[in-house]
Amino acid sequence: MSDLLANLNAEQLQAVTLPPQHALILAGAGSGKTRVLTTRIAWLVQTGQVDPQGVLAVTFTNKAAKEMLARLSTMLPLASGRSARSIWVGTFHGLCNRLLRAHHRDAGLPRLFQILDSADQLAAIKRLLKTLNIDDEKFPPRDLQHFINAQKEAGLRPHAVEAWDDYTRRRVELYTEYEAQCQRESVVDFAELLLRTFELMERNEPIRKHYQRRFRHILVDEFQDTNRLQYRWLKLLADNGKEGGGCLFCVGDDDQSIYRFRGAEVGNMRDFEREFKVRNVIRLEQNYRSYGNILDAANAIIVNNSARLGKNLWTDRGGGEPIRIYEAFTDADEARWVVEEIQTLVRDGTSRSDIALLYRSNAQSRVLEHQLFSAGIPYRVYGGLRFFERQEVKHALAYLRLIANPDDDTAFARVVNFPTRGIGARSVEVLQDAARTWNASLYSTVPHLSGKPGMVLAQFVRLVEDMRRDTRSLPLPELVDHVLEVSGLRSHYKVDKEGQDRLENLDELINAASNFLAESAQDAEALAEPHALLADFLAHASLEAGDHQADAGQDAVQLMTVHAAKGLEFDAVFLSGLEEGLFPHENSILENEGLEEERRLMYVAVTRARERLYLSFAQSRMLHGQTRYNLRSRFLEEIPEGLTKWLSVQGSRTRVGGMGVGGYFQPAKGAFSTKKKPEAVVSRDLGGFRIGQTVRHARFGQGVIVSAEGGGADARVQINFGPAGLKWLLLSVAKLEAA
DNA sequence: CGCAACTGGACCTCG
DNA sequence: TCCAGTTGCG
Repeated sequence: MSDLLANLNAEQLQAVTLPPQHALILAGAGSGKTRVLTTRIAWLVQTGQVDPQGVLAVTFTNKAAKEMLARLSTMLPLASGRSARSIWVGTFHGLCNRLLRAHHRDAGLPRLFQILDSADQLAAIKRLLKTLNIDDEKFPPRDLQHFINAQKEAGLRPHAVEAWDDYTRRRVELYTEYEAQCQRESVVDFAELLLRTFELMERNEPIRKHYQRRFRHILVDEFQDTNRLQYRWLKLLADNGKEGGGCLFCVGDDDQSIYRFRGAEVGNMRDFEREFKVRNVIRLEQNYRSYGNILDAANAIIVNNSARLGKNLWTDRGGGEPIRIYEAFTDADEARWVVEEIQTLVRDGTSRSDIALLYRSNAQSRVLEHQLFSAGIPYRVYGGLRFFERQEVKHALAYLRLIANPDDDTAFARVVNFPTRGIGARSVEVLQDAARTWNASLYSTVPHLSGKPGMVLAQFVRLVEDMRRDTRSLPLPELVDHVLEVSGLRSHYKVDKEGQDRLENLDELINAASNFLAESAQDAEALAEPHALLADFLAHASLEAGDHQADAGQDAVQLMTVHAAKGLEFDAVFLSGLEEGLFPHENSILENEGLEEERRLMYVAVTRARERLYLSFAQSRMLHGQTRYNLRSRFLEEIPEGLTKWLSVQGSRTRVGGMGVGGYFQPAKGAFSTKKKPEAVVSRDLGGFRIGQTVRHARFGQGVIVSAEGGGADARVQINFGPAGLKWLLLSVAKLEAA
């Protein structure tokens, strides 16, 4: 045990060994948060303060849960396998799934209920609007989806939503209809998993008491990312902090709260402190990850946010390398520079997997990928389409879902005519109308149909029935294999000329099933019901969506969004696209809340770097198929000058004034190709100004000329003033000066 | 009904 | 730029 506590610093030690009381650990980036969390659990168990079954650990990502479990197994030796495994570790969604499966009857669900991921949910909503004959222009499915999820995350069922206007009232009605549809189809969306579990515990006293008594210690990772409902869920489990209830040990960093857009409430940290009368608030501020310059930059950025709980990271590692900043002409130039720097790093001994390329949004990866590819540098992209989200995999899963639960209309509609089997839109429409009148699922309505639709649809139903019958006694991987064959998916993709990858993915699905079979405990219950394991597998597919698919194994440069990088660290980090409108994102600039979240995101990005940090931006960039001219990000201005080193031709210029794009620059050591003229520089007679030029306006401040029209006295230019917006100005009126 | 060609809006982040 | 949804033809 002395081993366990060795090498902890004073604050970490204090946090790990706190008495059984509620505690809030404010853990800065790189301060050993995960270590504290796992050591705390191991210490509690090893000192006999709690049985392994009495511990509940909640994380946000499957990755974090897995890592925690792995660490625990090594920390709890001997009976370890057993004791570490009897600790409940999982994500909110995963744990809720587990609870709902165990108590499905009390929760009003069939045992084999299915889980909708957000794409499925959207499809379900579109289908709902169609059957109700609702104009989806007036009620955009996406908006409705957000509305419904927001209500659920606030813990509100339709009757509890306050609607003051007709529009909202109508949306609430649709929320009601959506719920009815889900219930009819035995499907549950992500938010529903949480809400259902919460309501189950709130209403069912025996179940609530059982878990309240059981979980003596509830530990929460990334607490700043909890939403309202998740907080209430935790509160319920910990019996509202009453005497005799379990202890809540929450670890979080308000400065790293970057999920407001999906309902996270940083305010939960303050509420927790107040409502649970938390006396143990411990700050972990010593950073073991980054050099001083990087930390100073991070601190200087985040200090611009208001309403922080307050924290200042420090290190004893020394300043290290300056932060390098590069200004490129175009996004392609930017990418070329990144690749060159990577080549230098690799030559000097940094391994590729210790290098990360971060960006604000996935769309930015393409340019980078292109340059990496041409340079022959192995890379791995995280994000974008994940394995279980791929079209062909979803199709296969839809067949599997119909086997487990024929009432799943989303799955039914997805594959009823895929591969095509002569069931057209007309037949499906007839079926949907009939299902509506019978108030039954599509599948169960089929026998009631007559005529041609009845015939072809009955054939499809027979296909699914056969699949169910023939797979009843098959092990999971064989089951999947069988379905791929009989459904015709395999032969469909065999013919398809671009189907090779898709075929491989389908085979990969069989592998995934094998792995799942191997990992899942062989409990008798699962084997008793033939398709129970299948349902578990499908839940796994929805909840985990698979690691972001990438070539495994190879030593490759890592590409991902800043969001995806949270919790990770790298020797060298490149953060590209530091431009107003991109980062901070244009949709977030308008309100302060949004901007502060962007700043936290920036903070997260910067603190990923251990040794070297490279920041870059481009004067022009292709976005949505057109060239855009952006100002450099305000976050760059927030980094103290002494920490940075400006590269590129503009390196010698004064920092704030900028010098605009005046003609062509000689590329520095062949840093850019001159083959293509940067569009920004195409000259035009605009009274001395050029498109792409940075100018200053008395009222709106600094901006970039984006486009122009007219000429002579009528010449107008469109200028992006960043925070002040996009404006058309008459050259003869506006007093512009070159900035 | 199936397929190909076309058009318009969207991509910000995610479990 | 890309994708989804629509249109129009065989």
